[in-house]
Amino acid sequence: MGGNTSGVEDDNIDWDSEDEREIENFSLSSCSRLTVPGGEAAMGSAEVGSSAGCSNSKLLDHFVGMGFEVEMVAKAIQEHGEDNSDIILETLLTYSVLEESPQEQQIESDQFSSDYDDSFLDDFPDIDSCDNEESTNPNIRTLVNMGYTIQEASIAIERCGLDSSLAELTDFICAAQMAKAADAQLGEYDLEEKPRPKHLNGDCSKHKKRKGADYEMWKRKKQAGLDRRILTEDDETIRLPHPMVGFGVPSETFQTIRRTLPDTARGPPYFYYENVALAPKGVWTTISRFLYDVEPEFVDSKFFCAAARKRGYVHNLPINNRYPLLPLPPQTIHDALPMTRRWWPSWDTRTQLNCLQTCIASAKLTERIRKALEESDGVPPLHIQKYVMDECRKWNLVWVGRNKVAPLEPDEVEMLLGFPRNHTRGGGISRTDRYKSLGNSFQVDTVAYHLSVLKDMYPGGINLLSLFSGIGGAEVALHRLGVPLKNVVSVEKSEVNRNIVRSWWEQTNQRGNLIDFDDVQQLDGDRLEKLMNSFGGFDLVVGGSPCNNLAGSNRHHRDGLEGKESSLFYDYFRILDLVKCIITKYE
DNA sequence: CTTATAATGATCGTCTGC
DNA sequence: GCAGACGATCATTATAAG
Repeated sequence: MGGNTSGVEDDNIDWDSEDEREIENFSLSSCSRLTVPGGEAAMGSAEVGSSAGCSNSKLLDHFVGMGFEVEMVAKAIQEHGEDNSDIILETLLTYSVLEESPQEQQIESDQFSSDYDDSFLDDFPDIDSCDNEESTNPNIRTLVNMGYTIQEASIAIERCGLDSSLAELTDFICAAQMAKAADAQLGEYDLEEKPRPKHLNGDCSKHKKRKGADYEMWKRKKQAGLDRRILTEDDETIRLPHPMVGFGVPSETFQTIRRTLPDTARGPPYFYYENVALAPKGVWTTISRFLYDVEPEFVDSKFFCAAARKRGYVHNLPINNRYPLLPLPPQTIHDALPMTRRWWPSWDTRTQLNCLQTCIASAKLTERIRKALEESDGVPPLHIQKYVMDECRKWNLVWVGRNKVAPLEPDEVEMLLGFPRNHTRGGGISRTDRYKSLGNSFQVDTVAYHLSVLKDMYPGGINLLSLFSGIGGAEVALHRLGVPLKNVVSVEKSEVNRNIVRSWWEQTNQRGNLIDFDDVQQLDGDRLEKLMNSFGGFDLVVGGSPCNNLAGSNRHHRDGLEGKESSLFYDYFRILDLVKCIITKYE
């Protein structure tokens, strides 16, 4: 199945190559792009075949895409040769500063060049110095090759001790980065007032300028040419697309979108992160910034099934030639729940359900609704209709009899979310917990659509690291796609959920190994390294971290990404980054 | 029968985007 | 101005365990 996208169609894709260039440029600013002394930045070899072409023109495009004049770029390339892009960039920056009027220069040095300054130039001299001063400690070079700055590496070694393991060092740096990002969230320029970890105090002005510099650049680049941009002009809030179809849904196969990932984001390993789309302001900005500046894909599962589910996905998977699971699930309430058709009143115009949540309406409520409806013969008065409809929408009630509405059964929720029937049934789980586990889960068809590109890439199967596995939405999706699961490391706090996944694993006669843990915070570098050594690393890292501090339904602790549970996102990042580091180390 | 644990029901604002 | 959101708390009631 899968889109009719042949190679031929691929050719007519891209009139706005702006897109690609912009994001591509952006990737340059990422620290992990630091080239190894040998030369080329590590490129994901498995990444979608991006436009092959003369490297020279590519380089030219690359810098032009950044916003430099063509002539200027050509001149710089001529002067320094195409091999040294760092020097070319430096030259271009010098040119552009020289060209500006003093006034503009002032402004620009804050908003523009300083970003480049910090993200590009500051780091590179340090790398050089690495050779001279620090080469006594092999870890420092490894860290730098992993993409950390020399400052981060040397501070980490200083703090953790010369004989500390690589895992300890990367953990330390991750923690420092988190602290930094937390500060960044508090405001761009209030650093002087906020205490910050001592090790980041080295050069305040530098950090000040540097904060979010990469992201700023991305935003600017996107503003310049991206029609589909998701950042607004005046703030850093990510805007949700309308309709919420992400980079495409099965019903919309006519358009092919291309994207180029930042170098640091490229797989392997592939990663796939999920959370609620309608999070408080700034949350997705932060998530995206941590996850290697990959633009989130916002998708409403109403394009995949009969219920809405607005979610953001940050992933580095190819986005062309996706295909949906077959058979396509029913798209309307009537098709999904045919028994309701008979009782559905004409004045209930819903064709799809709202988001399936973790709680259901009480029996008392449906009883009140029944009574309200029985007061009138035939079509109820408008105010009753409105009352009933409001409650039906709020609680996702469906018609199961004359004047009788009811919440969905757990079996029905399972079906709507794309799980096999009885997936969460039995094994000692209560009805309430089924709703809870299901409400917190992926919509399988949606996720499978995104993961479908892996099928051809890994005919022999994959090793999966599944964080916050829940009831195994990712595992089910991959299985239904026919992607063999070789080794699955699943981390899930809830025991009933782990039992559900284990039980599914056995019932589906999986031939691989399922290893489960209960706490992401205990999954450290050492454990990961041992696991990865035993079967050769992970191909995919999936996770949807807790949303309860982000979700609108939460009246009590909607504390944002720093909330008690939702801050576990940082563990997703930490672990993903460790996996990337360990893979790099053994390559 | 007593106690522990689980399920149920009612109530609780806010922010975002249109 | 309105609809909508992978929710939490607390009191009450039901069921299980001892």
